[in-house]
Amino acid sequence: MEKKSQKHGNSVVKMRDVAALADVSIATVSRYLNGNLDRMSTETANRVADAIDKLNYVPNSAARQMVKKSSGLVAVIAGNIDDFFSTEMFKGINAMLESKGYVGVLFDSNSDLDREKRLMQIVSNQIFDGAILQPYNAVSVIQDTIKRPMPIVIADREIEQSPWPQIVTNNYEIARQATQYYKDKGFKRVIMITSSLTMAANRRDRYYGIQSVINNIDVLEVSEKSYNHKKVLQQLVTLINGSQEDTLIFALKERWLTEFIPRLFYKGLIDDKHVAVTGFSDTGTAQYIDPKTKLISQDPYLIGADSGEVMVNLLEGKKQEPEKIIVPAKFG
Amino acid sequence: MEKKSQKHGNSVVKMRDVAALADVSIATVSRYLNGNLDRMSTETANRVADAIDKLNYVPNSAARQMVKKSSGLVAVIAGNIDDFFSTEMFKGINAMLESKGYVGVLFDSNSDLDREKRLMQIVSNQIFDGAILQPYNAVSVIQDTIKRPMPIVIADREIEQSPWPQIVTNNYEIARQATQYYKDKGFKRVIMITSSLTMAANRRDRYYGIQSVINNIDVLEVSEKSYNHKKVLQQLVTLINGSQEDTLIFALKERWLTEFIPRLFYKGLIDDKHVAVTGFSDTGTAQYIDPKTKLISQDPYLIGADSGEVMVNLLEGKKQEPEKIIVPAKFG
DNA sequence: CTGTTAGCGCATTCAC
DNA sequence: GTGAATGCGCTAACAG
Repeated sequence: MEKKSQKHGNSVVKMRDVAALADVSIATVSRYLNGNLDRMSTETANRVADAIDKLNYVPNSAARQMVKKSSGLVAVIAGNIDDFFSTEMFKGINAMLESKGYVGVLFDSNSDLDREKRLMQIVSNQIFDGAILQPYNAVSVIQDTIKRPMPIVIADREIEQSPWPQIVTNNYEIARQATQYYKDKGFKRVIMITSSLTMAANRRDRYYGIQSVINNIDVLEVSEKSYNHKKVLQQLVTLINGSQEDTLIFALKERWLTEFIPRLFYKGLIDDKHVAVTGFSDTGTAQYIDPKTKLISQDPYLIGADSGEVMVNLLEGKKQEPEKIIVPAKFG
Repeated sequence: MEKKSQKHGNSVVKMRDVAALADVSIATVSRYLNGNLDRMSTETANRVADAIDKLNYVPNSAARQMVKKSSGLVAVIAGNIDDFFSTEMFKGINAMLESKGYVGVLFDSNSDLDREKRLMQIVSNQIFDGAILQPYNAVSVIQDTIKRPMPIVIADREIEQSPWPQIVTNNYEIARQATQYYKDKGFKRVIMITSSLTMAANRRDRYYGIQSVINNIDVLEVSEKSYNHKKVLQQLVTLINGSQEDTLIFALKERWLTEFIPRLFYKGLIDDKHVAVTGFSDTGTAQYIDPKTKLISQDPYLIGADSGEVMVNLLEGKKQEPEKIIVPAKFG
């Protein structure tokens, strides 16, 4: 009485078929599959193995997960997967997770509050064992959205009053440090290039870090999604020429370095004496524009690895304070 | 007899709790959850809704999936999530999937054959309804690895004798076309910069495309994972100066454009008359090095969207030939 | 060492 | 309109 019209995606052969062919009980097959070989004669183990092979049996994970209450899958909701930071962080997360038998899967919130919320909903409705977030939304929103109690780790984007562990960069400190370096060289003014996103914690901290050293800051906001390259370039030139002070161009994001600096450099506007450039650069690509440029590099991979480790601790029930781990960035 | 030490990740409240509170049977709750409201008085529907809300009930997706044999999740195994192409393609996939009620999750094979295989295994052992692959492995490997019958779509990386639908770029044609443009302008020689990966289909097709127009090709292989920037730059300079012919530098990947070209450009080595530059560029960032440069741009988003659409067709049982869809790239 | 059995939480006939 | 009962495929005692 086989249903012929089963939806694509089911293997028809199940444990009892394997058991039958191997002439054992399904319990034995289950044991075999779960690695309890010590409670089994090598001989039967082989028979089971053969049967599995012959029938091309693949376990139904939904059934298994229903009783084990675990899928081994950890959801990662990243801010923007076009961003090297996010993807590199994901690689770090996975390296850690996989060493412990878990697997990370990546979702892309696209830096969109609503979308992030939707994804959190989906994740909390699915069979993920935990979630690592690089969140835009606030604590209260996250709490309201993820109803099912599950381990959560916050990565990169610091949030206030987080009930969950956080792994972040020392944004304030490193921005301060870089700015100080240039101040010591005589720079007295900063043009800060940033995305037009609202004052996310990261951006804010960086801003304050700069400001703690040099107060004279012009902010150039560029819309992440759509902007006129030529126009922004022009604005930048105007800003640069708008003051006699030695000026430091400070990009809060690598993208602005690679997109705007080569032209300025080529035009001779950047000479490292009256106009210098620095910024956050994670890929190292910006370095190739001019090898002499000193940049701030974060360590997204390490941030990911740490997040992964914290998640594993949570999953394995080890004590894990809702602490804040700071992964320092480097300037130089 | 509640187990207190349940692993983190279970919501304790289940359908029968909701049913009890709403004073209905679990069947009714189930119907409510599945949208069968027509078979229910508005009054009871409200009671159920209230109960769900009050108890903060969230359905157990593993249980549901076990009986429905569907999770609504589609796995996407991308070649390298550091690559704009992969991530943009994923965005396209998701746009399509989500419009049909599915959700895509991203895995990163890291351009590693074994890792890709492991991921395919994991995916086929989990509850994904289908898989979209940007594969390195050959058909036979994929078939051996993904044992469970499930819808599969191949994106971007063409494979021979594919039993599955493929969505790819016109690599050969567009490379030919771009080369022709420069040949018409008098260029007689090509320096091709490429990753040192084995002759993947994409790379091969692009190479043949160039070759069909200009036969004099120097290939500069750069290891994707680790290479000495300075040294490669030097090699490039040497190659350029190694011939009197007007030379076209052709980068098969945007990365090589953004990493090496700015320096060459700054050094005055690229003048568009004796030495010109072109290549595959998906992000458009390379454009900013020199606005006059003509580049080849693929449409990863569209490739993704098409892949997503094909996948949905497969999932919904619509007839879908194992055809090859070609999404043309643009030069200019 | 191996088999029997009782759920896991939900969707779905089939009755009423 | 609603409920009772059955089974999805598998794991984990509990026996033997």
